[in-house]
Amino acid sequence: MPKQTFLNLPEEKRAVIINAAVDEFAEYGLENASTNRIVTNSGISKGSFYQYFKDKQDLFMYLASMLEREKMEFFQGKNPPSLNMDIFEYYRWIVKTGLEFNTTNPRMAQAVTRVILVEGFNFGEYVKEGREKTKEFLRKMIAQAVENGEVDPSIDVELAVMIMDTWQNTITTYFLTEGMKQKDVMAWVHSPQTQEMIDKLLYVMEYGLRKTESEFETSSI
Amino acid sequence: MPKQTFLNLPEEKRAVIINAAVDEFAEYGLENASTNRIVTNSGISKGSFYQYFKDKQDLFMYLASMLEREKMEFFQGKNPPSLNMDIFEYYRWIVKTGLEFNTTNPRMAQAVTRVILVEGFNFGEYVKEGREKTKEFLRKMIAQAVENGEVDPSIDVELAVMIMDTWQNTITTYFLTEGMKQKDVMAWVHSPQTQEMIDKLLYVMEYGLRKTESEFETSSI
DNA sequence: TTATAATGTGACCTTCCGGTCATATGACCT
DNA sequence: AGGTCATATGACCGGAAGGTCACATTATAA
Repeated sequence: MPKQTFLNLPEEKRAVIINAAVDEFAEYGLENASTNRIVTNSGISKGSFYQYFKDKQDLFMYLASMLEREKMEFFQGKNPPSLNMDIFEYYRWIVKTGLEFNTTNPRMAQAVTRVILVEGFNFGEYVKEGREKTKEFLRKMIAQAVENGEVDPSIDVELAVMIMDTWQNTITTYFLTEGMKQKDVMAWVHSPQTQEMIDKLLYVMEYGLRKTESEFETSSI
Repeated sequence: MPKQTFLNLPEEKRAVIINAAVDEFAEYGLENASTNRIVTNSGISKGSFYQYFKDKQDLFMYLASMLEREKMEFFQGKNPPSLNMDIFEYYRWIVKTGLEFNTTNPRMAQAVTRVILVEGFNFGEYVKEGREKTKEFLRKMIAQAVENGEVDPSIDVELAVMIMDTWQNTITTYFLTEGMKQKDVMAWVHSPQTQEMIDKLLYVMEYGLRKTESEFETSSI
């Protein structure tokens, strides 16, 4: 986390630094990001940078925590959508709301997501914890769904977690790379075509998961 | 592609270089791979390296082409499994045979796959062509399946391609990372538990894709 | 005004990178 | 033997990286 010196800075100056960092991480990831370029592009000196942050990973962690906090606030502002949703409606709502959040600050979401999902294996406990938290959340959600009879009890919970996690990541990265090419990301994400595509993807997943394993054994076309 | 000087080398020496390169790429990817480390670990001098290859990308392309050739030979040696398979049986066979091939040289498969799937966006036409070829193959396979009545005609072909492609990549990377932790990769991949897991994953996909879109609209639990 | 503390600065350090090249080595031919 | 030519070598180059530090500047307090 950044040192006090950074937090004492006027907001405007902080924003300039953050923007430069976001651009750098979005373009080069964490490992290949250059502190030299960040200081040049934000108009501060090298020495100042190291008075604000321990190193570039420290800066990245700060970005990630900012995004996480904003995301939580965003989700809290959207709650609750409906009380009697089944697991798949709920999951679809999470995925879509997550996408919507990403459009509010796509560059930053792109930077953080890129590092976590693509370079993720290398960077310590923070990332692992976050991914494990997501999976734990899915696990509980699925267990609840089994209890409610929305999903066949014979389903392999870990498998369902893997599937949901994979699609969440696939959709997120797809929209972050594809969305950046659009003139108006927000409009593009909210367009009927885009929404329909997400629906279709998740429907395919949903129908696969609803099916019982016993049906797998006996069915044939 | 490597220069003649490399091809003139005794096989043993070539193997040492290839092994060092595979280790390097598997560990660091292409962008962060170090030619210095490669030459040190293979016991040749820097100058020799540049007499064998144009640069490290040249070396990587050689590895990739080796793997591609071996893979094609492997698949040809396994054909044909059955004549009257439907699309999903066929796809499952492809995925499983691909995994089996990867266990024959996991380190190399890991190195190449890592670069192509993870760093892939940056590296030129070769990678893009390969991925496009895979998708084109899936596209034709799905079109054929629609014609045969194995998949609902109202399905979105591009969507089905994306789904199949995603799962192929997910399964491949999962098994390359998870498999490397095992004592005996081959045994692990062939174990009933592992095979069952792949089956379940692909069954979920299969049942999602079989379902017609019209059924999506009307059904509810 | 002067003393003290906090912040800003960029030249400089080491390390590693990809890549070059003059030179050394040795196999093969006449 | 001498001569030729492919191959092998590692010191060396320019550049960029992350990181440090003595010093300059500015803000605060007395």
